[in-house]
Amino acid sequence: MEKKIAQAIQSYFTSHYQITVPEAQLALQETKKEFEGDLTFVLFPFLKATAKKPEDLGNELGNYLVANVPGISSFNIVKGFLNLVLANNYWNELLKDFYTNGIPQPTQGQGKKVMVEYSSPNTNKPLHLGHLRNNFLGYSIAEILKACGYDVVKANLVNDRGIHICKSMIAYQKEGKGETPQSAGLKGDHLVGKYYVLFDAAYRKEIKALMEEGKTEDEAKKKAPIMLAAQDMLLRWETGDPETIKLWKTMNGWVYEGFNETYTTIGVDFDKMYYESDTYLLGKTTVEQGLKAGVFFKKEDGSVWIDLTAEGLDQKLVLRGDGTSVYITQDMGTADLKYDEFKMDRSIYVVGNEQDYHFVVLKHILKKLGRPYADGIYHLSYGMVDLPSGRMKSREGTVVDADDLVHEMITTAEARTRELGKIEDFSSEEANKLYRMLGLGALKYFLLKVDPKKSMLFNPEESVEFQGNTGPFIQYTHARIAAILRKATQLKVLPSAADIPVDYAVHEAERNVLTLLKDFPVKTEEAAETYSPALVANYVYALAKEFNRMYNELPIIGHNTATEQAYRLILCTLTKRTIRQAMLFVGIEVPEKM
RNA sequence: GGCAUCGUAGUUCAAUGGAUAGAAUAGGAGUUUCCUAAACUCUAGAUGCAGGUUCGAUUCCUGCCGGAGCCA
Repeated sequence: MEKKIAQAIQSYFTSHYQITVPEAQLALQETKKEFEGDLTFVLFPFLKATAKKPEDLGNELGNYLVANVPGISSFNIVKGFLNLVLANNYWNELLKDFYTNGIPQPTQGQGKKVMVEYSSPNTNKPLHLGHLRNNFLGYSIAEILKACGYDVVKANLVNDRGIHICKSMIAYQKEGKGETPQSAGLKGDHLVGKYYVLFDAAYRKEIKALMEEGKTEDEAKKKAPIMLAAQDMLLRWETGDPETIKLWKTMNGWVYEGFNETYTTIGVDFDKMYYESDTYLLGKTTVEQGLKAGVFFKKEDGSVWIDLTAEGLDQKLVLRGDGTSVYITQDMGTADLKYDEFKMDRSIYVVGNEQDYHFVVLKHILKKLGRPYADGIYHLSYGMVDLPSGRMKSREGTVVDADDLVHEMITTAEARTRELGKIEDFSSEEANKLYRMLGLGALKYFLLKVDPKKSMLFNPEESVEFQGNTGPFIQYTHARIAAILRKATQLKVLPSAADIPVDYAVHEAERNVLTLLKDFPVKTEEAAETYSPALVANYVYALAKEFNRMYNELPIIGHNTATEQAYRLILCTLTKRTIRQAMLFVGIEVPEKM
């Protein structure tokens, strides 16, 4: 419809004023609620070229559109805004079409492959709130892209080696006494995290002691015996020392068990796992290629650099003088590895905004190296989750643990549900499933409704809401609709499209819901293009809100005509379906009853 | 110091350069013999400061102030 109108406006300007208006300038917007109409065209930009007053131009154009575009019944002009009113038959045909054929889905991704890399944890400590934002974002964007027709590969690059892992290992060797997750009664990732903390405590104690002996802080940090032991262990790991490798495998095994449990609980998964222990040596041959091609240059000390000053950046190290890798060396290698296997058109890295600079550099390098996939790289850079006191700091014990938080959310959901006492007929299994659904729904919605690019605040003192603009509000609306449809089934009054006459006088509340349903594919497409699940989250909230308004204002079953009843039941079905779909895009399940 | 980023009701979040800046929550007042009150209705409350571009700026540009970040 919007397209038809835009085309009509375009041809009007061409034929009456000999002006060619680019399509981009012909965007119609939805009419604000306080004005009469459905679609609005802004006249201001065209006043100069036509030498008309807004009133006159609006009248001419309005009359032309009413006469030439079927489906527009009338118009009005407020200041420079031309508001178009769509006819009942337009709305009714739309409803019937949606009901028989479904609401269309975007298709821009058909035939294209995209990789979404997300999660990418370190195996030295458990996941925290920031990781949850990452995981939910990655999973959600993958779902949204799938819905647009993309072939999506979800990847996870696990940082399973390096000095941080050795720290946990050293502390375990010193103080572990053969402890296991079973003997300690701890999830594996938490057990390993415990030793990481122990390392840090011992390390700081040693630094303090050395400083009291008169060493500077820098010296003390370098000379602390426990740190030297960790560095030594890293070397032994690299040479493949059997004992070290054995311990490493054991402890990483514990961590993976713990992570998998968390992943299962929060409902995320991966198609392809990468491990840094396999990939950390990659990229060195790329450096050689780059040197030959003149993309990189070598300094006297043998270190290899790229000069990006022409791009407004600076010089960046890509290989150390002793021939060891830096992060970006590995990333170059891994990028090749991924592309060789999947040949994807686009590659999305879900990584925090602290690495913005890193990814700008990586993309520049890959472009200069002439990699065919370089343009398809996109860094989905998201903001940190901050606490009222500022950034989460493990050292200060202010890290919000992912498992703890998820558990707390589920417990809260249970308490709230029991208070309301609406599910007495549920088995305990069904009830537990619902608590998980609601607790995770609240948490995921809380994290995803915010624009990913922005940093956001989490206050541990206040629990995540279950009322208002929240996941459970939307889940509730779904359950409410399900209840209505159950009743309709019982009464055998389920409608068919044939029950709706094309001239049915659409009620305003009905039209508002239908307008939002019509927006679903548009919003999905926009969310995919801007990599923002927040658009879907805010959309589905608006839909639920609008449905509840209608529910409150208009009776659905009974107390109305058969046509009204059929019309509203169809709206119920469509709304329920759309809520479910949209919520799945943000990784949230919805209940039939709550 | 350089680079990039953010600043909107008490608080947490919205707003392709468009109309009277939307929600939620906290505050105040209401709605249940009828489809789920985790809902609905009403009320009060905000664009850091100073310029500029524009018919029109929360949005674009410049400077300042303030917060968190990356690079040395």
